[in-house]
Amino acid sequence: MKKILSVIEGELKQAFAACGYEESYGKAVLSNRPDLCEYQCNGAMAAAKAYRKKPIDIATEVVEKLNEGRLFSMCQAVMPGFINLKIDETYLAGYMNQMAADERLGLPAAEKPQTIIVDYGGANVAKPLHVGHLRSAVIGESIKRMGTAMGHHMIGDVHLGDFGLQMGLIIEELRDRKPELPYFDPDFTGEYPEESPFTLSELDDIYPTASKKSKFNADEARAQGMDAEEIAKKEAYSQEFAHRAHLATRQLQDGYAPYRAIWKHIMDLSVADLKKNYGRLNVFFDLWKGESDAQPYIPGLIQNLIDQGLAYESQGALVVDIAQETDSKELPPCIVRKSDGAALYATSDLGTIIQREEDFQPDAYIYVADKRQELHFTQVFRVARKAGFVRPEVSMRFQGFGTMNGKDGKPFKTRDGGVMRLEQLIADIDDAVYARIMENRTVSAEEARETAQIVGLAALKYGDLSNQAAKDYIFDIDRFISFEGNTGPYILYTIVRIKSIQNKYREQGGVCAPGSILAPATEPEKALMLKLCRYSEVLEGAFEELAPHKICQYIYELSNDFNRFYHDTKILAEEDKAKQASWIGLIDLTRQVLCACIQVLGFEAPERM
RNA sequence: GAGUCUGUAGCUCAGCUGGAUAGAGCAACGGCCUUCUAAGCCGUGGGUCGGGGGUUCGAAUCCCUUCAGGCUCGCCA
Repeated sequence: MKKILSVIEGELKQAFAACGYEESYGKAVLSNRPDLCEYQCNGAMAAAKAYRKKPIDIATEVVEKLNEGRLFSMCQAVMPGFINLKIDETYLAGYMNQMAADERLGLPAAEKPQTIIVDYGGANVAKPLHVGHLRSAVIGESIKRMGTAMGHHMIGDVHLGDFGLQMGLIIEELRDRKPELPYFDPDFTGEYPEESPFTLSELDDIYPTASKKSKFNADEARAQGMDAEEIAKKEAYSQEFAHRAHLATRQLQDGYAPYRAIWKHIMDLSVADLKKNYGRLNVFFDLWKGESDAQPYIPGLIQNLIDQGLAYESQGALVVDIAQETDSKELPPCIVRKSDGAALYATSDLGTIIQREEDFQPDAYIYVADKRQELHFTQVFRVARKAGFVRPEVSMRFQGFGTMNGKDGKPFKTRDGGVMRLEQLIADIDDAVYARIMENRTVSAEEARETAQIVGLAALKYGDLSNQAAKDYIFDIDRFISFEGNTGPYILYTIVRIKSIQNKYREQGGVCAPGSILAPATEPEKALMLKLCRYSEVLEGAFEELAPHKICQYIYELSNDFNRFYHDTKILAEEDKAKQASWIGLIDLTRQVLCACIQVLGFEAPERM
């Protein structure tokens, strides 16, 4: 099915061509003066200079070639040279029926489906998810779902931080706690136990303890009045502990069997827990790869870079130049091996790319990470291209996101200034929504709980996604739980209203028949239809720009249009059955479009609220 | 210092590949429930689009400059 914009442009281009003008001037856009028209074309003004004619004359000529009737109920040339268009009501109804009859609601499937890897999430093993992980998960998931909706083969990879210093810290803390374990006996030759020597809740405690140990703050302790001897002792221990942790990390990366065995236990527990938590956010990854998986590729890729003459020694490290003439500033080279011989972030990301090329040969990569990592990804992308790890035609995009700030405009923190766990944030929102439901509705506490989870997730995700990804935004819990205006709950409420009418209609014995939508009789009804028409165009644009907020904007407008129509039209009381069936068909299409959009955004609607 | 992003109503944000009168929501004020969920709808007030130049028939949008803030700038991830 063709986009409504393409249909309009088709007509316009023909008309421009028929008048002897370049057809590219026949570009249609949504009207910015809804009081005058629905769509408009500004091409006549653009063409005026090239053809040395008055814009209004061109517009008038073109309008004469456009025949009113089939597609347009009105086409006018207006000073200084606008072409104003209104869509024919019967045509519009036909378009609605086509959308309703199409499983994809008129969304054209990608002509050449691509395989696209979306790298998002970025969770660290053995560290709890916190609000900083929220945006990556929520935005990345939405981008992945947009691509799926467009007909692409999207592969989401959580890309775990599973091979960093936190592993060494945990190993050393475990040694302090349980030195008797066989992993710490260098003479042990038997098989290491199948089950983990620690539980998930122990693990939850082990990492923070170890992390604290490794960075003892002498100044702070002094300020708190700790005596000098104690401080010296703690500081020495902290340094020794940190040193051990680094060593253990290095040994783990080198494949030291006992630590690999501990690592495996940590992974098993932590990944299961992460899956559960991401699941609560309605975020699902196809791949659970991590830095450790890139490890085997690293020696080869470094050798490759050296052999190609791309990597060279600089200040003891191995680096690759990535500067280009077009750069407005000289970019620093990409370090692929530290002076101590260890690999680092960029190396592991390059290894991951090589692995992905082997496994999937993707047509495109999309990385969703904090915008502060932009330079890092620029470096990685350039090295990957320069070295030929990816084909030149493969697109590599970085979608950075901004910080989630509190009401004070500073990074979001708990009341006591700590990092808030994602679980806590979700629980807070659920509680607030629950309280609101119990306030003025008479549903069972159990149902209210379930509904609160669904609505809470929508509030949280919509609140995030309705902002431009790249910008910082203010997370104001009070605003989210007020449920008014441009919020997730408002969208859900609209869907619930539609479902409610449909249920009552069915109870009355009504049937929703295909092709029943008639030409709109009122202004709100037509406005609703016109908005529905834009579904494909919006989704396509949002995916192109990796901009979920455009979908939010659209469904907010669609909901407004529906609610206006709702107040204007008494559907169930309508005597004229054909009219009533038409409206039922129209609101069903509205529901389907809204649901398709929130599906892409990554949340769902309840039955009642 | 260099680079980069941001600055739009009291607050939170759209609009930025140039188009007609700069839009929402919140907050304020005033209406609308015996009729499909009032978590809704309708209306009123509220703006030097950070400032200054320029390009253009036309600029919140493009260019230059300036102010304010954020972020980044080879061995953290």
